[in-house]
Amino acid sequence: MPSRVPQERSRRRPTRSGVLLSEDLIVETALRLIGEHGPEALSVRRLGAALGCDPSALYRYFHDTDDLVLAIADRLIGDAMDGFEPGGDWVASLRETALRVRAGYLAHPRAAALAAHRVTRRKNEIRAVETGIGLLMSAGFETATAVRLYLAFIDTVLSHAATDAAFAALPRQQREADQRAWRDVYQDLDPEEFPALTAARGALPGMADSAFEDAVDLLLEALAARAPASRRKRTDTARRPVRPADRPESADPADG
Amino acid sequence: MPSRVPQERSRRRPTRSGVLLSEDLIVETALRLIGEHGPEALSVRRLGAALGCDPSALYRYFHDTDDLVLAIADRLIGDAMDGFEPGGDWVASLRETALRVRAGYLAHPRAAALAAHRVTRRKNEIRAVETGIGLLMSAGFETATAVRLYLAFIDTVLSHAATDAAFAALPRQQREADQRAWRDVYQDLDPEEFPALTAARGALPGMADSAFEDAVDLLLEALAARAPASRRKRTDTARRPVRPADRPESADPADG
DNA sequence: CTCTTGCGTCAATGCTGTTGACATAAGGGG
DNA sequence: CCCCTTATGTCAACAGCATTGACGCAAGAG
Repeated sequence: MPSRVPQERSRRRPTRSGVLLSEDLIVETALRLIGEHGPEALSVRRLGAALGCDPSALYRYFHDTDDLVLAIADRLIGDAMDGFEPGGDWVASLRETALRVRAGYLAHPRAAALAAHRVTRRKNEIRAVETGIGLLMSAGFETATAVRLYLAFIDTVLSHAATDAAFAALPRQQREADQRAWRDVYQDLDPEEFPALTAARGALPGMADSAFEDAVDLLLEALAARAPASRRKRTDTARRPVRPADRPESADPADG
Repeated sequence: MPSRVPQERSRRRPTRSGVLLSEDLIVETALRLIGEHGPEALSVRRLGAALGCDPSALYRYFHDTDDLVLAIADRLIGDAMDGFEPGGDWVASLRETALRVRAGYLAHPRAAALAAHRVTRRKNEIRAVETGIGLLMSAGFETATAVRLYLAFIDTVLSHAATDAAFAALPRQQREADQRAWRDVYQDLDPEEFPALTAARGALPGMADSAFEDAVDLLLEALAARAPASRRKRTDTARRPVRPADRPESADPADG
């Protein structure tokens, strides 16, 4: 079977039930399906039924289900970062990125659980990586360092967001049981064996909260401390955080 | 069908091929299967074949496959932290905790990926929390702060480890495609639209690596900077908590 | 020795992703 | 305007998945 996934479609044909398929429509329907009935509700057959087409029609739009999952993941990124413009303060911009990603994941917790750990290699992700690395380069980090630190940053953000989303996707009963555990199970321990827990008894219910913001703030503190350039707000460059030509220091051999 | 999973078995019968089934044997065989033939090799049918019994016999021991996965994960936790003793250097101890957790997860990625976002309130976890909070309190943090910061630390460790495990648990094809993406797709971009990515072109394949150690180190740096007690180096421990900003790769020889 | 019943086995159900063959209509070329 | 190419929706089939009800053997109690 030759290339079932063409890029442009001129000869669009309505399905038996009258629907005009499109990549966007499929992704949106998949998101709705997952949101309503959980990630395990996403199957080619069910998606076909929800769209009103034969399941195999989807293979005209996506190479396989993984391809579809990546499209969903990229859509989440796009929605989360929609309208974001990096400002002059790179720390503040990274912080907003983190908060946006988390909010976007929490808006579709069950889809996020499916998509969180993938590299989508699609346009929305590429744009986000461009912005993030650009921010770190504007902070004065040398390119290779900027790449490594961006990876540490975005992986922390993504994996924390995934954790929060996975928790939010739990059925209410189980979620509340998890929270209660910190009150109940951990409150009645032998002080001899568990001195620290006993001393911290009153603060333990806080373990049920999300550590997302604390973790991000700690990470940004460390990044700011390592940054060559001052973290001071820049007055001039509002839109483009960095251009290859006028980066503060370093001659870059990679630039032809 | 009444309770297919009794706790004690007195009437054990050998399988057609002569094997005496047990919960432990099943868990061990499952781990061996995953280790030898990759994460996707774990299915009820294959496990039955590897054990020399009918697949359905497993349902006498585990309620369903998820139950089996949890049993596997429970063993992982115990194995990972087995023999750990916190030392005098709280930063080094937290660092070792992080590395142990990650190693334990990576040893059996599929089980880890499935169980990572769940909190087992079992003995091993309780001991780990006790140790961790105790370490932060020994650093001079006030108890409530110690609890919050420990949460930020352990959540970062767990969610990063989950990310790494999820990646390792991907089918080989998808895993390699994800890695290739940083080489291929990200190499051929419009320099006008993506200046930072273009400048960082040569360093992008590094995005396929794990950010685990970088993230943990950044977090520990921030914790050390916030610690009330002096973070001056202790004479007895060799491991330095803070690493230089631009180390090439983690080639850390064994401790002692 | 007999009887109960735990437990391994068999067969069947209804999912899943995927694909090769087929039918049909869209839309460009003459 | 009509024909022809071919993109695209449909159908049927395959292999593999988890799960379960019925069945029967044999282990161990009495």
